[in-house]
Amino acid sequence: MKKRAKAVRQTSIDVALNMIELFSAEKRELGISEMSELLGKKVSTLHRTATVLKNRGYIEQPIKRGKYRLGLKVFELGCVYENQSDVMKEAQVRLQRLAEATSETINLAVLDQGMREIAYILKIDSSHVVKTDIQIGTKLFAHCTALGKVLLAHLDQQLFDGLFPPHSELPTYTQKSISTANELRVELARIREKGFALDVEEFRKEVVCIAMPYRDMNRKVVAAISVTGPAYRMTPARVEEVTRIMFDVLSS
Amino acid sequence: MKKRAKAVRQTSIDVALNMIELFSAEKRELGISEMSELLGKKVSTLHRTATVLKNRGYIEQPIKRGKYRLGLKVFELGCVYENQSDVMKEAQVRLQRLAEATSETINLAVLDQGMREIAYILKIDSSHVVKTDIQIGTKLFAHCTALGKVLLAHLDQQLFDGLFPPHSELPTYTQKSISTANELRVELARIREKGFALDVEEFRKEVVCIAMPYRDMNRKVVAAISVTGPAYRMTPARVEEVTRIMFDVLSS
DNA sequence: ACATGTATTTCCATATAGTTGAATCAAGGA
DNA sequence: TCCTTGATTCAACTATATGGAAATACATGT
Repeated sequence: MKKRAKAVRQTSIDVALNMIELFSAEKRELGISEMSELLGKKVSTLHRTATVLKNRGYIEQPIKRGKYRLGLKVFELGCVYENQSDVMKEAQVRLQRLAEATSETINLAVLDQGMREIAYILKIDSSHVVKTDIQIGTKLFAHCTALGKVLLAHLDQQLFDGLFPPHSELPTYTQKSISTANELRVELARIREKGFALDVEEFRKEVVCIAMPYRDMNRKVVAAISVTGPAYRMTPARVEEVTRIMFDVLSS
Repeated sequence: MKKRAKAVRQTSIDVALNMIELFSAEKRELGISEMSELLGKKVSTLHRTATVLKNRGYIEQPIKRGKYRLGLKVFELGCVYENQSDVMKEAQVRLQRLAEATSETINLAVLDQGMREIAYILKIDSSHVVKTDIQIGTKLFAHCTALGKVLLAHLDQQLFDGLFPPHSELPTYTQKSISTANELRVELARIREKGFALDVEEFRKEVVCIAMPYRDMNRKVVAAISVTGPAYRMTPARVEEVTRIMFDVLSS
């Protein structure tokens, strides 16, 4: 095994970004020494880093000498991205129409950097009382969600092979989850043929999801769009109906 | 001239953040050499910085050797902030109620880092065809908006004095804009007394806005909430009515 | 009030990581 | 084809980030 040719060394920028990313949904507040443990850097180093980030509003320190939180700047930048994203702006209309036509939860997702996970970027809540709810910004493994499978199905084949070597195993969530790269390959072929992906309790029990590719003006698949609902409502007949609706809305 | 005592020197982190922040609403795409001019740094330096940011998903380079754009990661982090912000989560309900009761555009804003600007963080669009529209994430000078004036009115007095020295002049936008710190002081006193702020064409002609403080569980003012509409709809009588509605919704 | 423990903050010498200019490479236009 | 523009790579130089240690602040318990 060759030692990685370009041992990705930690730049000070990396440390700063790592620090920002520590503030996941779980950890809202972090102290310097806590970060020191998590990032494996000395306290004094991180203090300086934190000061820079604080001065620029990326993290906040509500009380002096207290713990740190994420800063408003991070949100502002997120908004800039949102306003600049063609996909998000244009897809919004379709989502809205699907929401009205199905009354279920509608989601839009894209492949994340590593290409093995998807990121939810838009959602419209179901009008039903019982509904599925995923927070925007969430990341999930692609292979066990309808959205993810659609996106993988339209990924460059070579890139896909690199990510999912023929005999690799995949993490599972329910009895029905796809567990090997080979199964996945078969499933993706089926999706390309049919034009949509189904997730019947593959990720969460009781949850059914139908997804289709969302294409930009060049017909390139840039995102995936889905209708999600509880299993008891999403009977086979209903699934077929929703699929028809989706074809209608997305091809217009 | 003495060399600045504590010249806030540009750390490499600062450079990276500056780069990210270049992608404002105007500039969606930027090349390395373009950034080089804007940031006053050498091309080769910025290329290295860009590579780090690209590897981490903060910026993207759609085509090899092409220009750069903001990356998805930025959006994801924005979502994390949104999910963590108590203010945003709790205020949402109130906004919704106000939207239903007034049918006008509702906004929530906070003071930004420098405390002289406000940042819009939540909005619900008016159901009317003619409506005012501000994009989330936008930043505006505090002194000429109802939201900003409310926030300044409840700012620590000492901090305020530092930001707006007695005889300083302020940028104006319309004939009715507040143009001096002294005028502002008088206006803020009035706002504290009455409990709400009014902006009648102070920022944009034809636009009227009413704002009130939004308090957390400790009664501390953490944001401001507003109802905005076109001047022709927002007659004095209507303003009074909306104000009453706002008092009702926000004190419950 | 004082002592104790824990966490943040400051300081400084040093090695490291970032900067720079020059050379190289790729793409688009004349 | 050549030429121009802009991205990318490289290696020497030096400014900068690092981590040890000490100082400071705060909370808790005695």
